Amino acid sequence: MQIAHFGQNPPARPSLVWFREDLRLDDHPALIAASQSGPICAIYILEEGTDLGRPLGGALKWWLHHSLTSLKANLAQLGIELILKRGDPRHLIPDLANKLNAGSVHWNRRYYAWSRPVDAAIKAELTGRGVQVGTYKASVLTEPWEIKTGSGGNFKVFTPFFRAAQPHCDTWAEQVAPAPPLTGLSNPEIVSESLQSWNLLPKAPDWSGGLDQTWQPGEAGAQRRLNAFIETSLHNYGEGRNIPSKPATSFLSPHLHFGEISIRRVWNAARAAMRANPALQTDGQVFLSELGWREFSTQLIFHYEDFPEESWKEAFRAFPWKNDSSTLRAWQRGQTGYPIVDAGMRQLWRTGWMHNRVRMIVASFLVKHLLQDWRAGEAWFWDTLVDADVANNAAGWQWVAGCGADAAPYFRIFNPMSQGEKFDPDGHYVRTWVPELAQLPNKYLHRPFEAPTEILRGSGVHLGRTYPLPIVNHEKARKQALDALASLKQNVTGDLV
DNA sequence: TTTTGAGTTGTTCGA
DNA sequence: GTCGAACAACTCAAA
Repeated sequence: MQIAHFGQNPPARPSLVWFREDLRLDDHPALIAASQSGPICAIYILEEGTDLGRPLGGALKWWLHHSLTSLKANLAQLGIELILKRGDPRHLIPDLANKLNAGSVHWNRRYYAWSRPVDAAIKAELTGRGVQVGTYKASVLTEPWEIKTGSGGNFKVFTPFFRAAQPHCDTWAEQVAPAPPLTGLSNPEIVSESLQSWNLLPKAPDWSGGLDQTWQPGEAGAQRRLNAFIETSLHNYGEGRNIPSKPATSFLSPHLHFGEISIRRVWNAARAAMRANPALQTDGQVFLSELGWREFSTQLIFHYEDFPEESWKEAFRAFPWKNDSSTLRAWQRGQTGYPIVDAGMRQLWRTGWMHNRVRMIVASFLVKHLLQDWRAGEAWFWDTLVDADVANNAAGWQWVAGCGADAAPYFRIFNPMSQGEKFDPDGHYVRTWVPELAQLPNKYLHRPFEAPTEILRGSGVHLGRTYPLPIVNHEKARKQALDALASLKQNVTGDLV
């Protein structure tokens, strides 16, 4: 159709596709739009600048390296080189469009407070030069401005949000589209930097062994995870997802963060399974609502620009958090003396990921038992998680801390012993990640400090030497947190009166 | 406009 | 051992 339209005219000007958090070919709206008017040039920019978002954490860098390797290979198979550049997209994108004589530039939208003005500036610059700009919804099912309450506001409670959003998700997900046929172009003026030169992989020391064993970054790995999840885990997701020793969650979070798989594909896969097998209805709905939380979190950072940096409930902004680097470090390294907490923190350190149930437990422990600022925990997760995502990370931490939207009430303080006994009753999870306790009987596995001396000795455990004594006493810490949070409330009331 | 019901994931205490 | 209530009111969303 394009050929007929252009007739004898010179060939169409090329289009530039700017890859960002959408490192895939499938269901990629920017790529589809670009492919419709001639050859394409694909670029990824490692954005570096004080006003260009947070520097990537170590685990994200590792993932990005492998994900770009995968995307580069997939594009190369189609005869297209992925151009890598480092720097400020406000200069790089117009410059590249200029060199290419591009007729249009396309990208999929992001929703960060820092990225929106950057994108707007680039768009203005390009359109001012007569270059068309196309931006698209690709990383979410609902735009943050799309789901409104009856009175036109944005939702602050998840359940009504998701009730309103779900029909939109269904409709939008039907628009899923495969990769289009593509034509590349070569331009000797445009030279890619080498991925190696970005030094994204850890060197001294190389801590990435556990990550290599756990993950396959890239589009194929994402697809594989999705298929495996739908086939083997969806049918028991509602319960299975709470058992950290079971691989019963989707493991899609890092793939979704980098956009290696389209959220529409994920949504549709669950929907299709639910249609094919009505017995999956309940479990499937639980999974869909987890995807809904992702939409909700994106919506929050869009409407509250300082959400990643400040407690959403203002009463918490004056909270006297403890700033204790030694307990923070014990938490980070999995040396708190509470096995379920330590297991989670060590799984995170080794694999770049932690089971969601355990994320709640360790977060509650840092914020409520240790009374440390949720932002200290958020920062650690940012540096260590392969799925670190500004919106999801901040929303999760604020939810646990009690200062976020629709947050846990302040009196909900996870008991690390009973949580361990409830969700890791056989101790598989703790024994995997805290091997020095492996010989303890189940009865004491989650509370080794209560074990009789002869049991400890028989299990080869010497508290304080082979495994730490608890860094805080649960009952005392709990009371302290309740008092602190209650006083916070009183202060606020006082301010208002 | 006012009213009403609801609100991801918990713990502890006492009957 | 099991169960319901208390925890603290408050904000949100919708009728």
